[in-house]
Amino acid sequence: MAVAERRERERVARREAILDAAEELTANVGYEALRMDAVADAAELSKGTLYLYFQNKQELCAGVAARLIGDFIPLLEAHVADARSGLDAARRVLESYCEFTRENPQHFRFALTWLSAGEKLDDGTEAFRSYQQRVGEVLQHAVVAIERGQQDGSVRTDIEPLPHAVQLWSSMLGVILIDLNKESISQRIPVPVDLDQVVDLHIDAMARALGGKEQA
Amino acid sequence: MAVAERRERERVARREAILDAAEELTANVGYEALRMDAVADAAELSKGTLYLYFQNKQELCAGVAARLIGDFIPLLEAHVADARSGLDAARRVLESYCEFTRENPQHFRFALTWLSAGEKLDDGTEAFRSYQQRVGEVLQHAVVAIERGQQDGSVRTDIEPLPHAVQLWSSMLGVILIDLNKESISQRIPVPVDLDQVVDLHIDAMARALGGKEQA
DNA sequence: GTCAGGCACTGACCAATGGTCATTTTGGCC
DNA sequence: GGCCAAAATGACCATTGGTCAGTGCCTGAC
Repeated sequence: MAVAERRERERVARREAILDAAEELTANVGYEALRMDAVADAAELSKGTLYLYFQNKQELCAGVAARLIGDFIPLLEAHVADARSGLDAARRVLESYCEFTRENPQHFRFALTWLSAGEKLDDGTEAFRSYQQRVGEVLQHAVVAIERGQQDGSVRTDIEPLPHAVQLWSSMLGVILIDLNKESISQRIPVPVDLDQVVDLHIDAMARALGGKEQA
Repeated sequence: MAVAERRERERVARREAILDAAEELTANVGYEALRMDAVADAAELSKGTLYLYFQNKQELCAGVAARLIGDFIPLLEAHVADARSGLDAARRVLESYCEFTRENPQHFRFALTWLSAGEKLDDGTEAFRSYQQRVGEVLQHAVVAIERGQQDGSVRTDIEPLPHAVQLWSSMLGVILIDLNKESISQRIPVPVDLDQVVDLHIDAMARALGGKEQA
């Protein structure tokens, strides 16, 4: 029986090693340009072996993304812990998520794909379930922040926390999308905008919209 | 010389015919799943011919997107024309864009790809320049709405119109992304949210944040 | 009328790449 | 040493975006 347990440990370790290789490659080239052959080379395995640990490329990417966002959650919690009010906590959730995506831009790309994928996605695999659950946790922090703000008076009391948490998170996605690609977008759009300030403007706007009392 | 002119007309017409075929296919399956062979079949041409009219698949998609957003601009202008105030005009810009993406969800997917593409994109082709210019026009309508609101008192005067127009537009992107995929997302996220109201909540929040005077 | 030149078009072909599976290797157990 | 199951392999396949040498029709000159 001890053999079975060791085998299971080795299996988990190998899976992690594959994810290590994929994560490093992904950080450089992104999920789209990630090549399964390259992952196999980097992990010193044959390509066929990858498919013993992951159903397909999507699930491998989901595994990478799930680990990344899993590492983010403690950071988010630490950053929220110092909040002076519920409204401040909500700000910190948004700021933390933005900082996380700046450090892991490829992860954000994966999130966009995941959100847009519609029915075409192999849900149900372990990696995807893990990813989904962690996204839910992040969202929950926004809900808690709003509820706290309604209790301490920093957030309007005539709104429902959960739908507004989703609104906060959704709108932040769009703003982050612009922020991550601001160099190329500012070249493309025939309008001279400083895209550096968009995130800050948005967080301020959200705070103003949520705020229980008037505030400059 | 008359021959050269007729040839040019025929060339434009054929290009439009290719775009017609691609647009119809795209509406069904999206840009990702669009197959160049299928476009060629639908246009009753060989695949090689497509590449005489478009540099690559990306540019063909950009051509479809540029036509779609070109058709949208008059609708946007009509909808904004009835606005009672600058703030109302800003709302209408957001509402119109949302309605447009609901009718042309695949176009929105293209926009996301375009925004995320970074350097990997063959800019400079005619289709892309046309697309970019029209996106700029839509953005300009948001700028004008904010300026009008600052003059009629419906929008705060301590903000810069252009950066805030970008903030409005960016955040709307994220909200629309969720709205377009709400069915699959609500199944995936381990939280029971009614995603139907997110767009309305967001537009209200934006109006509140922009508003010159306090309003419920 | 006819013939050369050129233009639009063709479709067989190529390269890249995600995924498969028959076969080989490994390692534990008797 | 022999046997078996699990793990791993890598040659192979199917799909698909893109290419290019070749075909044929139209035109304008003579």
